[in-house]
Formats: sequence, C-alpha cells, structure tokens
Amino acid sequence: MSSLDPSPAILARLRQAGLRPTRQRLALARLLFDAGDRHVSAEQLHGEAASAAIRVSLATVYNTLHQFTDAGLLREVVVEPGRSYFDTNVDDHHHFFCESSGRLQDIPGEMVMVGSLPQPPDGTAIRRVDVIIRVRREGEPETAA
Amino acid sequence: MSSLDPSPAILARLRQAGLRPTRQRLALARLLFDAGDRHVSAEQLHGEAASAAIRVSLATVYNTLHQFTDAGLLREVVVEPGRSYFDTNVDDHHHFFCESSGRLQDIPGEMVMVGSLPQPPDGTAIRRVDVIIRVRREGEPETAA
DNA sequence: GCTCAGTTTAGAATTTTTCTAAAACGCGTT
DNA sequence: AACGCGTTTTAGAAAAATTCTAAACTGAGC
Repeated sequence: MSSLDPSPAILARLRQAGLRPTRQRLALARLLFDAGDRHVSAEQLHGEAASAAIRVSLATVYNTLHQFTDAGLLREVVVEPGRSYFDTNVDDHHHFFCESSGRLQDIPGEMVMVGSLPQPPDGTAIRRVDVIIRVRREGEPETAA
Repeated sequence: MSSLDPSPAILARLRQAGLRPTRQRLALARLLFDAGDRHVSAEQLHGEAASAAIRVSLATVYNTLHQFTDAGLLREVVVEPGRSYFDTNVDDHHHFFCESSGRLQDIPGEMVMVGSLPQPPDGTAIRRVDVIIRVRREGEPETAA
C-alpha cells in the first residue's frame, strides 16, 4: 500500500517545517499536496480523510492546517463569516470568490497589479496583501428574495 | 431626549433604502452613522445599544446590519474566521488589518492601485474588489509561542 | 525497549451567526 | 382614533465553525 511508504518529498517538507512526520500529518499532507493546487475547508479535508480510511479527528485536522499555514505550506483565505479555505498554492497570487457558488479560484499574482502601498500603521510590518475579487452569477443581485 | 426626534437625514436614508424606519433601525443607524467612519462587529453594536439604553435583540442587530449592507449603507469586511466587521465607509477604499490587535483601518481607494483585472469566470460579474493588507506588530512573528 | 516531549483524541465548550414562531409595530385606510 | 395587514422584532433554541481539555498515544533518541 502506498500509505505505508511515506513519500520522501513530503517527509522532507515536514521536517523542514520542524513538524514531526506523524501518521496523520503525512496522510493529510498527501491529501493536500499530491493533487495540485487546491482550496479546502477543514470539514472537507476531514471528510476526504474519512473516505480514504484515514482516521483523524477534526481537531487534528484543524491543528494540522494551522501548523502547515504557520510553516508556510498553506495559506488561509477567509471569504465569508464562517467560511475559510486553505490554499495549497502559497505563491504570490490572489482570488476570485463567487458568492453564488462559494467557489474560490486562483488569479496569478502578475495579473493583479497593486501599486504604491501606503505606509503601514505605527510599529507594524506588512505580512501579506490579500486581494479578493468578489463575483456573482449574473442575474443574481443583492439578497434576491 | 434626542432619541425621540428621529433625525430627518437618517430617516430619509432608511426610506430610500426601502426599509421601514422602525425604532430599532433608527437607533442603530444613529449609533452607526452619527460618529463618522466606524468598524463595528454585531456583538459590539449590540453592546453599544445596551449601554445607550436601547433595547434591541442580537438577532435584530444582525438583521439590521445585513439589511443595511444589502442596501449599500454598510460594507462587510471579513478578516478572520469568526470575525467580521461592518464598515460605515462605503466609498471605494481598502483596509489594513492588524493581526496583533484585531484592529481595522481604512485606506483611501486612491492609495491602492489595482491594475488590469483579469476576466471574471464564466457567467459572473464583479461585485467588488477587496484588498486587505495584513500587518502585524513588529517582533511578533508567526504564531509566537 | 524506555523515556519524554510532542501529538492525537473524543467530547465538551465557546463563539458567531441563523432560525423559529409568536408578539409587536408601522402605516395607509376608514 | 381604530382597523387590518404585511413587516419587524423578540427570546430562545439551533446550527455551524472552531477551540479547548485532559488523558492516551507515539516518534525519536538513548
């Protein structure tokens, strides 16, 4: 079975991030990174793990997602109250968010030019610039009754 | 008492939005709009109302904030999972969000130049472009233990 | 194989937001 | 000023997302 031979690439990635390569982290990392760029919610990932017969608690999924995020392996995108996605693409880029479908879509960083950033407040440093272009299916204005 | 004489300006604003000027909506509108640009959470506004001896249920605060938002009187800014603010400034502008303090700060629209927007997906239309510049107090890296 | 710090776990708890059904209200009409 | 009706408000329950807790478990070095 493939789940018994931890891919060296992922293993290295975890070690580099200072995270012990536990069974759960390896399994989740595989789900996250072996399938190209993805946008997943915690609940979703937990579901996928279950489907793949990997036993992981939801708390661990949350822990892992945050650890990966802190380590720079993931990026969190908050789109709505009570809705956030983790993006496996950590390169400089932005997002389309469709309010009708809830779907998120990458926009390559070069396609959005953000010019002349203003000075950040007092003793703070810029961590990141998030650009979210909110779109909506045509003919679906406001809170359609 | 001033709360008995509904300011005509606010009254007109509600009517224009097609919202019946009820006691609660008038009171909340006053709290929101009589104090310049503000960033408030539902919980906060509910608290302010209570302090001002205005009896409003939290559900009504949520309803009202959403109705105002749909009517274009407010703008919702989601900054973190489980944390969203309503901004009384609905002009074209963007935000600094300080992850250390949770504070939000306006950036005039002209100060951030977003060039060449890519085509929105399939049958969708752009509703808005949100730019959030995430900052952090210096010397407070990642999830500092 | 032992040990220990780092992890995982189930479940409860917290937090934010929405829902529900009933009571209250605004407003045009009489 | 009372009437009637559709809109609002309300308290409380419910839902959804996330975090916490204390105990059990596990990876890595000795």
